[in-house]
Amino acid sequence: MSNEKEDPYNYDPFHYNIQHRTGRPVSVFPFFDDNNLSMYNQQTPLQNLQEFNDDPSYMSLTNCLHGSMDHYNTLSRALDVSCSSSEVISPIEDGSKKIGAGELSAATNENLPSTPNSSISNSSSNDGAAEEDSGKIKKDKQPKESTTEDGDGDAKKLSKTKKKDKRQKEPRFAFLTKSEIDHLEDGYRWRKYGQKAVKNSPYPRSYYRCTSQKCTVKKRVERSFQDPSIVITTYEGQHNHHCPATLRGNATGMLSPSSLLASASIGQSFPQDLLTRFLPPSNQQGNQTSMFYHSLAPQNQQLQQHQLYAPDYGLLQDLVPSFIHKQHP
DNA sequence: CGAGTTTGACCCGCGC
DNA sequence: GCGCGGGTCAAACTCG
Repeated sequence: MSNEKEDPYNYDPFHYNIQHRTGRPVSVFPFFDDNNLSMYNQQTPLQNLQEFNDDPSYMSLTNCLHGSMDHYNTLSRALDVSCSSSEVISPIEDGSKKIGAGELSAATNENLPSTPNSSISNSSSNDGAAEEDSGKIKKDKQPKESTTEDGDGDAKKLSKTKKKDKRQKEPRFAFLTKSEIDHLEDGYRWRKYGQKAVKNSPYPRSYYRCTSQKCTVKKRVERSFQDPSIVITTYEGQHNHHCPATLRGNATGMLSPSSLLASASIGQSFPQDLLTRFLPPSNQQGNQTSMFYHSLAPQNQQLQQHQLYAPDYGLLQDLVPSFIHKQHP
């Protein structure tokens, strides 16, 4: 890979890629090199950054954070969702749209909500969302068991509709990770519940659920067909529990010496620092830090480089670059 | 034996 | 209305 020679954590990622497909601009965050950057330009013409900035439908992260506590909390929850993971993150309101391998630009565009506030307010209750979703899962099963009953048909449709509505309100955050392995350690335990072939991609998409009881967080993992070295991980929902890896110092225990070294070399990792800077004190609860260390130090050492992008909103586009500059001058 | 994975079937939304 | 694609289910299977 062209950038393997570079120190991934000192890599200068300050590229912007503003794309259009549905008429709305999108920012794609630091990609790996110009080749890869152009990769994402192939599907749609590159649009002017100014156009992005001029678009009133967009809210920069800076504005997001400073504009209102709702937005601030959204990001906080967003970060909490991944419990670590990595790089950037941004809420996706439309649960029916997805980050498709090779369809990143499309997904980022389509996921742009017209009213960011709606997703924020709707996901304001972590526990509430979890409870709703646990109920949703039950409903998911019920229809199948009672498909022969006509009377349940409407209820089934209703519940499905409800489920869909709720799913759409789940915040979703996508990560781009340059890695040879698909399923990266992030401190949580996941159970794979499905795998689907992705249209226009030779790489399948895997579906995972958090194995913790009553936790309905899901994630999708797929590989970009345009750059197979990139793994796209999309988190959906919010963990209603602590990271298993952080309990009783397990995070450290799970790390091999080499990975600890990696952590050390990372120093103040971007996401971790991002957390400490962005999250209000109430959200900086222990697990965040260790989880980041964990996620950034995969035991297999195959992880080569984390990258991040905001799949919608254009969030972080203002703040992240300057932030990274500070971390990696 | 329990936890996790695989995989075909099913359901639903959406576009044509 | 129909077909396609995404998302989920669940039985069968694997693994430790």
